[in-house]
Amino acid sequence: MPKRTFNRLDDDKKERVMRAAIGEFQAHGFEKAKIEVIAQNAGVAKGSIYQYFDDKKELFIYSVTWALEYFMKVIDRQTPLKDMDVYDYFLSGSRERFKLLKREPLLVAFSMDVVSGKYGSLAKEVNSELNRIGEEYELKLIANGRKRGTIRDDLDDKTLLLFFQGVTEKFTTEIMEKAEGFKYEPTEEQYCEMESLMRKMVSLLKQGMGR
Amino acid sequence: MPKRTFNRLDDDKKERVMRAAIGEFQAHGFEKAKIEVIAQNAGVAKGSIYQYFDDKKELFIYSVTWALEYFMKVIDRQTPLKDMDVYDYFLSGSRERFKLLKREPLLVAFSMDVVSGKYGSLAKEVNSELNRIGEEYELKLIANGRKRGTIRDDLDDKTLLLFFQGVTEKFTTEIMEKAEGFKYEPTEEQYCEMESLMRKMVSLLKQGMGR
DNA sequence: ATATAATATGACCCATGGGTCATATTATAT
DNA sequence: ATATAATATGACCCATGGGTCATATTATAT
Repeated sequence: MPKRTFNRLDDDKKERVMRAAIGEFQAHGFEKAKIEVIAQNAGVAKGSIYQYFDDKKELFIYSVTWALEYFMKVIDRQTPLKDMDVYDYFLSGSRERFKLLKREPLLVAFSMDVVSGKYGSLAKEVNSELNRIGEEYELKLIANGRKRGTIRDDLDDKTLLLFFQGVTEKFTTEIMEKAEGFKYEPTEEQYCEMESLMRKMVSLLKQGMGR
Repeated sequence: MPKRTFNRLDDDKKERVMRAAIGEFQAHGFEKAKIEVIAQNAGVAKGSIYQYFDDKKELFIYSVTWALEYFMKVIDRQTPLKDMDVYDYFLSGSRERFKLLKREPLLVAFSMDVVSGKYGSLAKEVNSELNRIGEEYELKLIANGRKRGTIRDDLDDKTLLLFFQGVTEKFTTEIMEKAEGFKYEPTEEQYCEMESLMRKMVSLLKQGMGR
């Protein structure tokens, strides 16, 4: 957690510092990220960073937390329909992520790196907590589908979850990679391509998991 | 590429150096890996490392190449049956990887990290080359299945490939994570669990991709 | 207006570890 | 046996960048 001094800063300055930090970590990774550069990009002196955080590691961990909280706020806004099925969850989740990607490419890219384990043990705690939450939710969706009879019942939930996660993660990575090429406003055509790929993936998921 | 001096070393010493390097990079990542530690573990002086390689980066890149070539040798030994289908490819590939994991946990772990992009841009070239080769082969398998009529023909190859890769990669990661717990000799039970999960994944793949 | 507390600043300190180099050791040639 | 070339060694150099601290500036209280 940051020091008291940081919390007393006005929101604008806090945000400048966090975005500078996230940008630097995202671009160069934890080790190569320079506090001096973060300070410059935030428009503060290097010494100030150490008035806000104990050390580089704390700044990094708070960067992860900050990005996460940002998403929490955004995602909370669109209440997920209860009793959605896994496929709609995948579709709406992907569309949301895509919209966010356009608005906040840096935060999305950073979060993806965190989730993908690029920062190794540094983000472990936040990371496994996130996975736990996601898994719990997805398992619930699977259980629902099973009850409703839309999901095959010859396979256990853990296996279905793994399958579902594998497909969705690969799809997300693919979209992210394509998005790098968009820089940063995707054309209508690119948007359609994404939609199309998404539907095809759902078809594969449905046929694979369904009965 | 290493310097002439390194190539003239006897095979044993070469291997000691490479394994020490791979162990250190695997354990701590590129930045935190210490040349001094690599030298110690290889049983040579730090200065010697610089008689063999220009710098740390070159040592790293050669470590990747070395691990890769090791696998090439092993994999070449079991000639892949021509005209295999994607499912058999997945099954035999997974079993091979599992056997290797027991014999060479370090090399497998290191290679997985390389492939998963943990070293970022450092291993980019080798990495994308590897992906290209894998993709090419898998696309061929998919095309075969399509001809043979075992694969649905309402979806394009690229989509099927993405689906296949997503599932197989997730499965591989899962097995690797479990294997960490094996340390290092899996019990018969654990082996069966892996076999079972593998078959279930194939079932999902088949039902998803089949017609 | 003045005192006091909080914050900002950037010159500076210093541990770290990549890389060098003079010298010792060993291998090879004649 | 002796000269020469190749290799090994580890003390040393030094750039880098995380973190500190004395001082300046600014905010808050009375």
